[in-house]
Amino acid sequence: MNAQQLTKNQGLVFDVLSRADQPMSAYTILDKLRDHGFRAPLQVYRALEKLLEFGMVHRLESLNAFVACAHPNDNCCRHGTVAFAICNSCGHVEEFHDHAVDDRLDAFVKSKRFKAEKTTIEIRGLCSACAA
Amino acid sequence: MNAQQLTKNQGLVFDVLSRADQPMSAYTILDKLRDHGFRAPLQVYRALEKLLEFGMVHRLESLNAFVACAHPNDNCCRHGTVAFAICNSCGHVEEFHDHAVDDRLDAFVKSKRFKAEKTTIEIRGLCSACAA
DNA sequence: CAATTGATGTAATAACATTACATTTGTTAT
DNA sequence: ATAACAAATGTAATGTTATTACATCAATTG
Ligand SMILES: [Zn+2]
Ligand SMILES: [Zn+2]
Ligand SMILES: [Zn+2]
Ligand SMILES: [Zn+2]
Repeated sequence: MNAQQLTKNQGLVFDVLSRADQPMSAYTILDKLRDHGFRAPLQVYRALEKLLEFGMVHRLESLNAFVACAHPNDNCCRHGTVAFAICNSCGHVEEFHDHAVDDRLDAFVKSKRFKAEKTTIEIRGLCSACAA
Repeated sequence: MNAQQLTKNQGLVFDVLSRADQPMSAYTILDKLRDHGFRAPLQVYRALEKLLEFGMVHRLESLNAFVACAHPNDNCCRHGTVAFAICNSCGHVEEFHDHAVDDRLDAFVKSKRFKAEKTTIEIRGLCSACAA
């Protein structure tokens, strides 16, 4: 699932997200790609759908926005669950994962016989630069 | 912040959410309250804003929907951070909190000098009944 | 009572996402 | 090579979620 085998639209969307220093909404991405022939939201949403599937992009639920994965080659645990610290001021996103957190959440859902499919962890606040 | 001192609109919105067995979108709440004089989304959003502030209602970011708090009288740690297990099939929501998870996330953000304001934890999947 | 504050009513608009349908491109089987 | 199929794309329309702007009303306070 490397960049080689992305389609044209997928590649364009991924490039835009990769270069961005903050999360982008689908419509912001659309605007960035008008010059490359994008005309409709669906072109963005379809590309994003695939990129999410490939694990190359993450959706930030609390922002309705998207970021390129910060750990594309992390082979310790290919994206079991990922967490984000998101700065409300500058938009900077720190992506991380923590097995202890995963294990605790796992233990809880198992105790409830709940079958987890996807877990969202998003910490909103101020990054070190903005909090200073 | 008990139900006594809610305004009329806040009380109506809270009642609807309390009786619901699943999360509700703002527009679904609006429809439920048309008979009580609600006409516009803003009436719902304004009431929700206060109820969220009071800690009587939670917003589910991954659903753009709202639920009444399941632990209104939990005095162990008045809602430091709360987590949700959400069934994708029946919509049932299990609200819980776990200090170990909170501590781990806390440790991470402290190590980054990040100042956390609000943390979202949502586990989507299938409840025991629906997974069977 | 005047002044302030909080809540409400209403309309319009913005922001985010999906459905439907037609067309094109790429792959596989014969 | 070509027929059949699957995947990707183009376009328009529509659906869903949330906010801005402005006027009015009610409660509180000095
Ligand atoms: Zn990632
Ligand atoms: Zn920042
Ligand atoms: Zn709660
Ligand atoms: Zn269920």
